[in-house]
Amino acid sequence: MSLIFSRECEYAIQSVLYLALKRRDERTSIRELAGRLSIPYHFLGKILQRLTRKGLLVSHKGPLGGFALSMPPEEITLFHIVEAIDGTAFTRLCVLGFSECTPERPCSVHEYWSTLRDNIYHMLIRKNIADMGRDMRKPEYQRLPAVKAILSHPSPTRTT
Amino acid sequence: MSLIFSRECEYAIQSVLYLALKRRDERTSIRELAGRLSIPYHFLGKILQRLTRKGLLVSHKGPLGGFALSMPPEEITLFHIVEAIDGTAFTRLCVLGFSECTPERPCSVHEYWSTLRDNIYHMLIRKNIADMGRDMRKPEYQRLPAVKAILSHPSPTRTT
DNA sequence: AATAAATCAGATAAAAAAGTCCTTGACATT
DNA sequence: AATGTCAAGGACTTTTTTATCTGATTTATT
Repeated sequence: MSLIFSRECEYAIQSVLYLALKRRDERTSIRELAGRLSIPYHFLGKILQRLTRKGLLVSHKGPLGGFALSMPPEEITLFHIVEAIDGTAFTRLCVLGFSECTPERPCSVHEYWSTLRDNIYHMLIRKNIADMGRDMRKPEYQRLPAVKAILSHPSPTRTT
Repeated sequence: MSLIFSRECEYAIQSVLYLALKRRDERTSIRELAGRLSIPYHFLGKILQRLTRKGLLVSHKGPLGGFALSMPPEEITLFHIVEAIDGTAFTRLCVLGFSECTPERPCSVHEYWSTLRDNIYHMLIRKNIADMGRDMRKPEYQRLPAVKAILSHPSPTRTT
């Protein structure tokens, strides 16, 4: 079916968002993230690893280890995450798959979509993780299971 | 990487567009379409089959057989094609994959995207194939290989 | 030093998407 | 009636994405 982000990327965004709602110095384990956000444990491990290698997260081994944001959440945009996981091909590729379609020589169909594509792009670079986290604290969202999971972060649940 | 449409759907749109630039009563073979649009022959066969079953195309067997639009291109929208191939899940699913996210209980991130989603949806139902075909006839697009392929439709080339 | 909790790394498996092959039946043309 | 060209349809293969498993390494705690 498709739809803008890969599953991997969705998981990445959800995870970074989760980390953004914690104190910067607090470390969060894969176990906790996977449990809270219902993401497969080992799959998530790889994703966090990638985000770490890309410099978005820092990781610490050993007991009391885990992951944390490598920078203030205000500085992390959705685009950073998407870029790290899915890449930026979507800013270039023709939505209809005409391989010959380039920005210099767009096909007509491409044009219909360029505005939308720009909207998407700007939304990605405009929205930082801190803003998004703030919005998720609004009372009308707190009853949402996944958000509650992010907002309350007590003892981790087991997965695998 | 993802990005809105499946490959299958892209091929479907390209094909319908191609058919829309021909006379209604003209039949086009899989061979011609596959050759012109560089789509794998057998894969395209299946796609055209699906479009036929969904009522967007009519098919005719035997020599002189082939496919044609089942209705005037003015009546076919991008949405019809997307609906037939990829389905309409994208109008409902949360972009970030929060499974608990529904129109009644959107997550905050979902909200950022609802406008875009609407834009996409409206563009899909607004744009009919006849319009798109007309645009592709504009001189500035005619030098584009794929468009040339669609605009000139002489003797078919062989594939597989 | 031993233990346990965590990430790291690589191999494998399962599922989904994309693509291929092959046989059948329709049907114009000869 | 025979032939060749076409779509229909099902089974299969390949590739990509998603997910799992297993073992190693790091490190805080006892």
